[in-house]
Amino acid sequence: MKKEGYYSSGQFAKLADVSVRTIRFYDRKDILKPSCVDEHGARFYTDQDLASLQQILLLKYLGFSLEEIRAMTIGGSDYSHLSRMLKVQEKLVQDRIEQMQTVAEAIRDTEAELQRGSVNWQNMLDLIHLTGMERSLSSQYKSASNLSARIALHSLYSTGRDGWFPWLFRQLHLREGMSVLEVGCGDGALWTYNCSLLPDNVSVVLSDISDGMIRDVRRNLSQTMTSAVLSEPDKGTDLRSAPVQKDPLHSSRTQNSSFRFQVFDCTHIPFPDHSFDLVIANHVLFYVEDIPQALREIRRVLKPGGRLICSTYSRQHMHEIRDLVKEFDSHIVLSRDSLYENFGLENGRDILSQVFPVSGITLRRHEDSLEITDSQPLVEYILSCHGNQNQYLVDRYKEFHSFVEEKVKSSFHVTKDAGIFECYV
Amino acid sequence: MKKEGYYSSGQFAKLADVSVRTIRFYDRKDILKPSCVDEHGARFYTDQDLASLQQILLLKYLGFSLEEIRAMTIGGSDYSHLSRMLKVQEKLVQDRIEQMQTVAEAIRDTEAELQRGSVNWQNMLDLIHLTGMERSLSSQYKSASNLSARIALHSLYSTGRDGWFPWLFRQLHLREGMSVLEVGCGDGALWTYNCSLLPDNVSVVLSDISDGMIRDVRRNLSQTMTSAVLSEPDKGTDLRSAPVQKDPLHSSRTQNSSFRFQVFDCTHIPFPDHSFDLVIANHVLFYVEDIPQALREIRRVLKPGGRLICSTYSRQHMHEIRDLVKEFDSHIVLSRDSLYENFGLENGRDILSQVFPVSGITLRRHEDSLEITDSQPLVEYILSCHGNQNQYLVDRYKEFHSFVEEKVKSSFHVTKDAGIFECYV
DNA sequence: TGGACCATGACGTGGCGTGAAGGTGC
DNA sequence: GGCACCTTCACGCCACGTCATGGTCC
Repeated sequence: MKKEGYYSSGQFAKLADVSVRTIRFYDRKDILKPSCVDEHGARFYTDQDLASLQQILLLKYLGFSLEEIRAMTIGGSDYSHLSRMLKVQEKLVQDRIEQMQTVAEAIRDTEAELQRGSVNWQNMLDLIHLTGMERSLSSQYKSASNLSARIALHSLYSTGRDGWFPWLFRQLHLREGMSVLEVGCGDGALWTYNCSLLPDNVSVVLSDISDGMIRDVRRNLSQTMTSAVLSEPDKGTDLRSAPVQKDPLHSSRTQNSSFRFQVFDCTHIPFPDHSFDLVIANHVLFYVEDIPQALREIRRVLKPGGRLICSTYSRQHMHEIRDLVKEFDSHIVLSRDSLYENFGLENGRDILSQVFPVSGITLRRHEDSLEITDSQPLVEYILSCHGNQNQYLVDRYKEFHSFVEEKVKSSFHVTKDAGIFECYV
Repeated sequence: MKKEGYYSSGQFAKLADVSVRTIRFYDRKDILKPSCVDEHGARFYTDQDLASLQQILLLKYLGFSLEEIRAMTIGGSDYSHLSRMLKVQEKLVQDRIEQMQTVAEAIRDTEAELQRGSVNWQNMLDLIHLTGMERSLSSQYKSASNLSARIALHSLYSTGRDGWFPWLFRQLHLREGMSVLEVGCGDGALWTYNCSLLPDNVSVVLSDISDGMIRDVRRNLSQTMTSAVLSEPDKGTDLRSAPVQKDPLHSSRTQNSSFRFQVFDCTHIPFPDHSFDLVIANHVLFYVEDIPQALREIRRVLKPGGRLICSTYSRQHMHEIRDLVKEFDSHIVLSRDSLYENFGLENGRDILSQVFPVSGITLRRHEDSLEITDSQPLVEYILSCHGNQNQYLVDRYKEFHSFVEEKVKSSFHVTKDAGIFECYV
């Protein structure tokens, strides 16, 4: 029983140069289901399945277990999804290459020391530990993949005239010669989106608590800026083994402005008092455990007359999506802790006024909403949330997909309610 | 029962950050035996064992099976051995990094094509196949590791005034403006040893049938020559998937002389007639299946008045080592096929005279011998041979080691009988 | 006498490989 | 009817993890 445009399991396996057994195994383990099965149980696969298989094989190549891969690769395979997945894959491979480069360097160091006389056993131990590390890679993939799913939803269906990052950038009112600190810079999207608008002579310090993020942002910024120069080529400072103590500091220049990258926790900012004209905290304060302490540190490093610009959202923000999944299965919560309760548009002014003079605090909202017309990006957005959705949806994926499809049929409206607080010292 | 200078299995495991179970497992599988076991069966390990464990873990990190690792890591752990192993490890990691870089590039290509419109499924397939490749890595490790064991023996115990490569280089009589081809360049040792002696304006083409070797030689030469510039940075030409057809051609410059690297079989030399003043075939002709065909090709590309310089050895060469292992176990043969029978100092003139005029053929011998005073390098040399020794020695390693030790006690003499034929067209 | 180590041995697990035995289509 | 191709069922292998049970030292 041949089918047009489909591959049989054997053909499919031969194409990808894996065994038929592997293909069947992936079916049984719900890692890669055939697009279609005939009445005798024969499996049939499409080109889309080939793309999924590519993803799976690459993740396997990078050392993930099939169980991890299964959790990672829930989701469709339309063009935009494919493109995003390829981007994430590239990042993963880059990470791995960098890791192996530190291994290579460590080997060279050990060998150099060996030439100079005796064996340095501590060195040898470091080498052993380097090869044993891979732990965090999985979570990094997840967050990268999730972030890109969230960005996709917003960029595809926003009704507002400009997106969050251009809007936010305008609110900064950057001027020549300013010195700026961003805490929780993430992947540095604020700067990659707006780098052409940067005034001269601005010096920016990008910081994040995660060393992986700092690595990413260095890569991203050096790619988007043609004239970028990485001035300190990473010699000897190992980001992994010394996350905070060594304060690994690297920089990158564009025309007259400069970027520096640094790993630290914003409750302990390693800069002297009165260092910055502007501190930015974009969607990050609600993650901080001791918010007042972070605010005090920020005020400390601000020059007199300097400003903090911090963004967050309200309870209304995207509540339609929360309601949607609750309707499908009331057990699901998309976010374990409601971040807007920690620091949201509703209570932000109160929290900020503990540290900043209340008269200097202004709230500005970003006018926007989503009109979603396709189910796939919405489904992926939902799967990318940090809640408990995956455990409930993993077995009912198809059912959930058609549920969402029904909801989205005649466009699905989603409220957006985010904004910034501007706080003068 | 505590021992000075030893680690217990638990301490040892904690040092290396692996489980005790793993340590015990490696003991049972003869992958890493403890240096010492007390009367209750408790295992004790030394710093040397730590070095061995490092090696094992790195190989594991690179994806080798424990069985492969066991075969690879027979051998001691004195300083020189350690140093050589680290060098080989670095090469392995570099290879892997380069492989991952081609994967990253393939991902970028696929994504770029995706942006331009449709999905290129062929591209996707190539990507899948890239991640599935790793096969040859194991054999490469072996050959690299073996080569360095052989070099070590010669460089440690040669009695001659200068080593093979300086001697060979002098025989070349290089002059300004010459154009030279080396077939079977291996890791390019001839040039890394002598690069300071290179006259101006010499153009050298280094070739080998193995793409891996060409990769190595490019690395080695670009490292030893400070002013080296790799002029074509590998863009798009994938050495792996297109070994010969595409003739991947790369070059590297030093002062006024230039090196080019090319993968081909010396029975089909992709150059026009009369291209070179000198062709070098150092210890390589005896591997060629159709030697007359190779010689005809070499003569074809030589200019009128040009020369071939080809080296080999005689039946006497290092025969004491062959005898040594035969005495230990008569089943062992260190070399499956006696290469000097294919093309040696004895029969070389006859073979060459089929293609080159016999009056233009001169034989010159290199005066040298070995006086070996330590057992370890000799044992490693023997283990590195291409014969069947490993299957016989793997279980009797300790016994063999003390056998060799006894032989070497008051120095062990080894005849060296190698040389070159110089052949004018 | 407890607790921190050490040992062996038996069984489990993930990611398949490798038959065995049988059905379907040309 | 032969052959290629598909299916499921069941066992095997590797590189350990995970008990269970017991011994030694302090």
